[in-house]
Amino acid sequence: MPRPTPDQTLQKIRAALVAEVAEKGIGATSVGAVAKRAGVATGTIYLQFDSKEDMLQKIYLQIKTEFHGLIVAAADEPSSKEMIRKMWFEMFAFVDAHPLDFMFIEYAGAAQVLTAKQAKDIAYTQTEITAMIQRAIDDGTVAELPVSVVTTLLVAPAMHLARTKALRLEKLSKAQVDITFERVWLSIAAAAQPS
Amino acid sequence: MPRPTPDQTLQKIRAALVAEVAEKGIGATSVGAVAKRAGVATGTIYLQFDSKEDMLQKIYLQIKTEFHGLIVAAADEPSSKEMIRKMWFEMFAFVDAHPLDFMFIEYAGAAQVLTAKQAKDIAYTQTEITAMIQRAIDDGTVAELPVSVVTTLLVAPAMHLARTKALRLEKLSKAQVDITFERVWLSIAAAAQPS
DNA sequence: AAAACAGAAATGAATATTCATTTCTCAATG
DNA sequence: CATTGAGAAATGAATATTCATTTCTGTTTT
Repeated sequence: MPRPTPDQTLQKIRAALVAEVAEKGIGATSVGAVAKRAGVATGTIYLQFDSKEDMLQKIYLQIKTEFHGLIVAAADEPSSKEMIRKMWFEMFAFVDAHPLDFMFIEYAGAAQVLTAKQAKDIAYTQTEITAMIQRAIDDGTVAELPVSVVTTLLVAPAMHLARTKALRLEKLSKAQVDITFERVWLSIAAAAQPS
Repeated sequence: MPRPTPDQTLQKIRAALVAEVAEKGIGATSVGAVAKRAGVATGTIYLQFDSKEDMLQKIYLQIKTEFHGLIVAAADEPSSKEMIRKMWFEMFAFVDAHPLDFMFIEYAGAAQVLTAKQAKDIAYTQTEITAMIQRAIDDGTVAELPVSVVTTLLVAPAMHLARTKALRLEKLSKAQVDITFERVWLSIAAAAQPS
């Protein structure tokens, strides 16, 4: 059996970290357990990362970026309503495909793993999403509300649903997600034009 | 200066724990730091609690119960719409008055400090809120949607706003909260009866 | 006197980190 | 083709830290 490439080793560590955190939470995750789960020696982790903290930060940034990338991919959709719908459903596609990754970024976000500087560096993600919403307001698809209000109305229920889905707290049918989106849409849609 | 009563000591410890966790997160909170912040000796904490875990659990349950108590106080409101509006605004009143307490229950909730049994014991809080929403659906004030959908539409934006408020991420005016509630209401309200 | 507390030090277990050593890969050499 | 020797990767036991918890003593309060 050939020795895995360094990249493969990195992927094994990432998968192990994510699984460990999703299962036990950030606090109960030890470097030793991650190493064992990844099938590598503890020392190997320190070839890839400076410290446990560094490992958490780098992998968090990675996954967060991937997640964000999928969502803003909706930006090229010409119809604003379709764009927003797409943002929503891309998010659920991510949770479906990578529930552990989603749990990981939830936990890591709450545990404040990033430094202040790192947090600043990814603030652009928020900016990009804000711009997408602003576009929908400007073209009259979405009501004339402060962007932050629209963001709250749109993002919060989506994240809430994604969380229950990732935790499998309850069954979450496609129909339920659909109906929730339609209802969210009511809260942000511009009033129908009087004919 | 008279010696503080045991209860006062307990309150100092609680305040220190909450502040420490709100500031640094659960993971970075040490018993020593809590004691120092409370102005008590480390050993004193162990007169009040069995362990660090016990301390986190008891104080979490305390605050969570207080928080919940305020919200369900709205249940005696005869008008269903007023009841739901009151739930919302009681929550913000709590966050205004005790932002650190709010952050604490957020972090502690995410870090799963409770045992499975304890988690079961406070599940009634969710049940009570569900019942209030169900009432509003039954009397035709809120649309005929699954309760879980209404809960998502109602609770998620409120918690999202409360979080930004507690973190002072951005200014959050009364007007902004008001408008958000009105918009949320659009998403859950029953369609106007044709006259 | 009994109980609560401060203050400070000691213990011990958990676990993050280091590093001397081994294993592997592969290209250069004979 | 077989050998060899860097250099990269990986190992895992040893070490260093961190902290929760305990245990003292002396003091204050009721």
